Amino acid sequence: MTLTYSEEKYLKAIFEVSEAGNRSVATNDIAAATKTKPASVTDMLRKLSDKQMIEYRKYYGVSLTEEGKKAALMTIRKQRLWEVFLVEKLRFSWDEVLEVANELEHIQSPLMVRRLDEYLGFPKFDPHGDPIPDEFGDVKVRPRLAIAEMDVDSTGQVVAVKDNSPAFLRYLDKIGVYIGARIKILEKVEFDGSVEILVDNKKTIFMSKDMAVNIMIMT
Amino acid sequence: MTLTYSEEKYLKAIFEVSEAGNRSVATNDIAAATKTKPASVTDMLRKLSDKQMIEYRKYYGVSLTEEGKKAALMTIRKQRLWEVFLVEKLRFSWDEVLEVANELEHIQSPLMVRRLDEYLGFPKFDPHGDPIPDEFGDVKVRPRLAIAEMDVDSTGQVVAVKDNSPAFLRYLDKIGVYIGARIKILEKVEFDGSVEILVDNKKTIFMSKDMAVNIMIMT
DNA sequence: ATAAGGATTTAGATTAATCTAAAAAATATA
DNA sequence: TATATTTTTTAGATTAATCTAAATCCTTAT
Repeated sequence: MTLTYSEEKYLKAIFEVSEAGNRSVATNDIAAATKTKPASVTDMLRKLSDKQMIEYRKYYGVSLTEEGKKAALMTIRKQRLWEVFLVEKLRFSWDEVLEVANELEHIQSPLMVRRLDEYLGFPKFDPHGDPIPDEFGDVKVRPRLAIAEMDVDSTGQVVAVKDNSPAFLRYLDKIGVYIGARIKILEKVEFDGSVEILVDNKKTIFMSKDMAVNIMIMT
Repeated sequence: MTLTYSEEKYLKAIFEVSEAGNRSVATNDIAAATKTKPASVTDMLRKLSDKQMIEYRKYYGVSLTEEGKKAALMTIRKQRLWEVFLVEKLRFSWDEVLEVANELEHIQSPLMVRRLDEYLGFPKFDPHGDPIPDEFGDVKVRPRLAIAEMDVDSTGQVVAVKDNSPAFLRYLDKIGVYIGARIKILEKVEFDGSVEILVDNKKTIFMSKDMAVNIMIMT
């Protein structure tokens, strides 16, 4: 089954929205994720349904079929491999990769993807800590917790961020938080959910709840 | 001026056709180069003319403006840099790169192109021996001659091939001709233009005129 | 239980890139 | 040079992806 550039974008968006919340995904959420209008989404849903990529009941949202999920995972695999390439080989910073990777992910060449994976040393995680599906669509899961969910005095290592917006990533750079940093929770403020943490045993930083829910830790 | 994927393809095609022959390029030749129909070409010519990328007089063919030529050279630059990447880093053979490079060349990111160039060590020629324009569109020219144009007993080094079709490239691989090979003309057959050559001072091969006009030598 | 409000779909257009078939222009040939 | 052939353009459609505005369906709060 061959998919257009747009169909790939929608399948990936549906997968990502369904990862975040429930299995059944709303039209409005897909529209937000793809930066299109709900009416455009409905059109595309019919097409994807015809191609057996999604389970679609009018007015009741969609879920991916096995085939649709596989396709979404392959697009995500390509996106994340290219992100690793851009950061490790072309010295992009982690806030610069998303836009370009979102174009590169649609290049069609199974041989290129396999060779790229091999060339990069079969990485398991992208620069934001998200897992890279293997060629069968299998992903390595790491049990992880947002900083906001951790107890005082508990420790761990930053393994991922939930928000990949350049603004957020640049701020993390600035305060010295990166994938792999070791952190310890020093204090949690009940009132507003903000936290104080120790980074790499040397730097104390204070962050709002908004930040603390977007930084993922493996303990 | 921002160009669509298709506009880039047409500009590149016009450039390549004009390189091969005259400055004024025919609608039919563009159609052949882009694998579209002449009617589609005419439509696109109007668009490119509106964008000041070409000089277009109905029924009299087209030529690129300075801006159009610059755009074509930038696309060619990207194509050839990606070809180097695919061959040198991902171990593609020279007959496998064209298709993928023709997709990659449309990725928009000046930063990526600059970094890719740097990462590859600022290569001046692609795997087929064709020059890679620099960021200003300047190309390094090498004086070169087709094997068919060389005299008996003259020697030189293979620097490029004119035909990039997989069939041709695979055949060259098979008979041991590659970019950089040293050759000597042993004999030229008047009747049909075929030649006998010595490759790397050790292997004698015979080739038809069709081959001999497509292999370029620097003496 | 129903009316209001929000979400979703449908209807009807638009834009870009392509096509086929027919018309028009340029070129080649007898 | 007049006609035949080839090339190019125009006219009119088609397909994919999108949009706005209007209609329809679902949910929720009174």
